[in-house]
Amino acid sequence: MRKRIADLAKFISERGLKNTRQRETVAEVFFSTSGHISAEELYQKVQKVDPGIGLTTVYRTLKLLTEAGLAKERRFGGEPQGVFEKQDEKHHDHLICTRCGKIIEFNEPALEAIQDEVAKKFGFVVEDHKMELYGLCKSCRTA
Amino acid sequence: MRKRIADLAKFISERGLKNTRQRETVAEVFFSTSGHISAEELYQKVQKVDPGIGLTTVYRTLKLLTEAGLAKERRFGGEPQGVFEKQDEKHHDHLICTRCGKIIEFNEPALEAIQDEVAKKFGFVVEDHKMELYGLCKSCRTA
DNA sequence: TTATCTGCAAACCCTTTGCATTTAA
DNA sequence: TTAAATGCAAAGGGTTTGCAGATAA
Repeated sequence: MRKRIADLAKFISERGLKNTRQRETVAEVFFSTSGHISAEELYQKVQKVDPGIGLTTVYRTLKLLTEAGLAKERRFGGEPQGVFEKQDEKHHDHLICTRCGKIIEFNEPALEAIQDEVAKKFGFVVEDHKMELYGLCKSCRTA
Repeated sequence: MRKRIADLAKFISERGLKNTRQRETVAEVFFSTSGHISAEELYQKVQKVDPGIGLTTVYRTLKLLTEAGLAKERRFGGEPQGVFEKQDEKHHDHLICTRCGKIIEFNEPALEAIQDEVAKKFGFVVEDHKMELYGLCKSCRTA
């Protein structure tokens, strides 16, 4: 978290941008959440810290964070609304409950091996991958 | 294709819906295409067969096909636009070129095995999965 | 006959943009 | 001082909905 704020500050100064109060607040709130968050949800949280900050600024800051490699946008299922997650060193994938919407992150090294194999077959060089498993989570199954 | 049209007809009559000329045209054009197609693209193709059909009807028919289990909506990357693909018996995943946008479908049985393993770990029962590999395709790498 | 479908236009949702003002550097 | 950032409102893109007329059953 401390490191991420520093990374952002670096990114900002390197580009001749400005380190504003709003930017910092949005970034701090974003980094302090775990999992996935939509722009609207982040906006709600940010409002509690500083009610003057606009939704537009939240969008713009998320875009900035994405460009800085500190956030990543995702879209699950057919949802029109994008969600953002912190971009961390270790790659992970997602288990998504189709009933309650719960999302669990997991990491499975065996997947990395398979992806390289498949890619080779088609002459691709893989930069990234995404795997999503859809199903019923424990509590939804027993409920 | 013939079978899909029949499946749709069955779905329609079972629900007391009507088998209209527009519905049939949209479905036929959709089933005759391969890979992924957006509502707008499908609309363009449908126009050539019957210029009177509206975009709205294309959307509604795609929704109907999805409900009937004959189509599936997807969103690649952070794209706001959804695309539809035929829902076929054999599952497949996607290789997506980040430069030219080309999408290759592939099938890798080893993935099915891994997903079950992961799901078990978290008490999930998997119904479906989605794997997307992002990278550079052959021609984009050499270009 | 009558409930469903259609096409149009308008509404909708999420996101981005234009602009006048404010602010960091 | 001045280029960048802000917040608002308005525009944008993709999709859905309300409605009056058309149509399958």
